[in-house]
Amino acid sequence: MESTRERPVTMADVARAAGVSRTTVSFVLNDRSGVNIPGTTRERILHAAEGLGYRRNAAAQALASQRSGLFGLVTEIVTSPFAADVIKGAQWRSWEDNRFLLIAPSENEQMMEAAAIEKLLEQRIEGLIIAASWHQAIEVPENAHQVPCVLVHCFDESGRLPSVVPDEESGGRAAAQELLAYGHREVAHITLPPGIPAQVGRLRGFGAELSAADVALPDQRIVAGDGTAESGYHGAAELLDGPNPPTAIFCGNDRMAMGAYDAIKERGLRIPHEISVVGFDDQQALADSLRPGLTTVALPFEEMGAAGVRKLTAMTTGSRDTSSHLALDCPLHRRSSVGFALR
Amino acid sequence: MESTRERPVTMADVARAAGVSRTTVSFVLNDRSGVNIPGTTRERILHAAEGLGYRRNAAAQALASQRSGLFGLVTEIVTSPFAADVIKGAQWRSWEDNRFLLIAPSENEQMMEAAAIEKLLEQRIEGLIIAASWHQAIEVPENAHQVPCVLVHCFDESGRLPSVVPDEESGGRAAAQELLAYGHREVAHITLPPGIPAQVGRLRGFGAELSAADVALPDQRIVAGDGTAESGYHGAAELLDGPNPPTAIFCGNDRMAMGAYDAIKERGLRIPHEISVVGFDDQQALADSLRPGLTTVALPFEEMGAAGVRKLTAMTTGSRDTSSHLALDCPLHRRSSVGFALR
DNA sequence: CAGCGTCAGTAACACGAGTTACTGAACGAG
DNA sequence: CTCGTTCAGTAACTCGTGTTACTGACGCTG
Repeated sequence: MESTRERPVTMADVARAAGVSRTTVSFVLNDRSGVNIPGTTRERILHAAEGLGYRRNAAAQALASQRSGLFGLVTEIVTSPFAADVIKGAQWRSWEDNRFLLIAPSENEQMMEAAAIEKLLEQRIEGLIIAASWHQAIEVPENAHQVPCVLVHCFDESGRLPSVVPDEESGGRAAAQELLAYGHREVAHITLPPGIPAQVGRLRGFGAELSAADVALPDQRIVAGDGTAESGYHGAAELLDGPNPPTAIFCGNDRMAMGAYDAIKERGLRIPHEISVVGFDDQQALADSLRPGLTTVALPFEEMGAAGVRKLTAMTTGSRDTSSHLALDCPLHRRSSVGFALR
Repeated sequence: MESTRERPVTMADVARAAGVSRTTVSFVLNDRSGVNIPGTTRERILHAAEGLGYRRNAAAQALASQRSGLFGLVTEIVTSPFAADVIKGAQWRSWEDNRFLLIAPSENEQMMEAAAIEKLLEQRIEGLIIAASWHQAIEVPENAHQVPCVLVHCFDESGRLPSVVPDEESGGRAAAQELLAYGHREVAHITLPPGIPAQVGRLRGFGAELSAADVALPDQRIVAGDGTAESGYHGAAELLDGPNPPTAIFCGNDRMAMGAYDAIKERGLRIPHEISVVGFDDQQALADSLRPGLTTVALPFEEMGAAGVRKLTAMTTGSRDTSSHLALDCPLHRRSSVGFALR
């Protein structure tokens, strides 16, 4: 039914209606300090704009001012269950900062990622966030450097780019504190693949807190896992069948905790009455559905997304921020897999 | 360290490097049919562009072509657990269509929503998706009409705007089919608030499928709930304590199913051995963590998001699409709360 | 060889705003 | 009365690309 899609109202229209020049309209609408426009004229212009239903054209503004008001976020949207939370946090923060967030998927092919960034650069984003699905060192695509860039849930080896990561150590400590609070002194750990930040940090924090309480964590109590449920199963089996089974197991992630549950139940032990389990990641779908519910340490995805944007904003507004590497706390989420130690 | 942020490469630069006019560059890069440029020139230009690292300026392009390549999505990002999936679907689809999706939060204050749309309009979005957190008729803000608009998980009373909603009836049917397949003939239903589309559709589908199998659903077997776990508890209690308890209960949503679980367990009945339960919504956190896992009907959020974008694309490219109201199937997600009927 | 058509490409304007450098009027001081 | 200063506002350029209307050269035909 719409025959003539009417031309949108421009500043020129407003100027005409208010009987001033377009420049003046621009000054008034941008509230430019240093230019004095008397209240009456100002009112007249604002009124005219209101009346005509004037709406700024962001594209024109971006072109003229050389600032798009856009941030970019590259992440694995589809495959990663975590991405949604990062997006949520970043999206919200951007909106609050009066900017839009452009999201581009990088289903983890290096080329694809560069292409995604390329498209974002075409949009003249003022800042870029690269978010990974697991805490790791990443190879930052060349073109990412053409704009202020923050890494979320990852970092670059060189340490040149600012990053926001989870404080894995704090998570490890939280796990230890919980177990200690329940009187456990015979504790064990099933690891992630060696060397990755998640493993190194989690274990360091866990170990440190135990040491502080004079609880030993001998090598026999640390068994190697690889992050899969299968490896969690075998790791737990090894611990339980050994000469000196622990009263609590801290698993490097929730999936391994799930495997551990199976090994534990197979042996007729009850969680948390006879043995306690703590996981890591707080994957809703897992932690909630396990029986009993898995007490686990959460990765602060939403906060990381928001912090990434905050950092970008700081960088683009030129405020010198010293803390270029940010590590956010990993809080414990209590469910029902930790009980009092029997021994 | 970056002293002089070098001016980005423009078409003019490419033109100069290739020894042609800017117009020609534009023609080549846009691959304009109807203009003939010999291969050699074309090569020369492309090579120059590549060499200089030319990158289109989206803002300038949008301004000149009057097309932004942007779609807008208004939804409750923060509060609604469903929004993430809609975003995921819409985001992915947009990317595939070579567009960007701008997301704006509407934490459900009518004014806020209009303001959000206003910001999107400033960006000259070519289409708008409004997504609701529950299936309902909504009051579409005035300004939404200034651009092609699709409603997702909601609709407007007048029916003027195209919409994508879940086919609640199909979900109701799926629930009934599952129960019938397990031999149930004494079934009951706990309702959502009367009149809302979710209730009307789900019950209609459920009832229709039962009728087709000559199974009655008398009024005493339909008890009123309001969507809360509390009401599910009371509803189930009423059914179980009645003169003629059912062998299966179809709950209007997962939260009520959760309440029903409690009432059932209180009475010493076992799910699914003595009584079966089917929910609706497939809220991961609930359905998974209930014991036993809740068999429930899923709302296809991701698909709705994608379908919304597809419809927008169709509308903006001017292809007349007849089906202006789309209803997507609600598939059953089997877990462990349905068993064979004893009677 | 005049006339016409195609080829290859260009000049010039548009898009809607931001921004700088300027102008005409009014006012006050000397 | 003149000069300088503020006030209020404008002309004109810029941003980078899309698009239309045009041009000059060349080849072919009758």
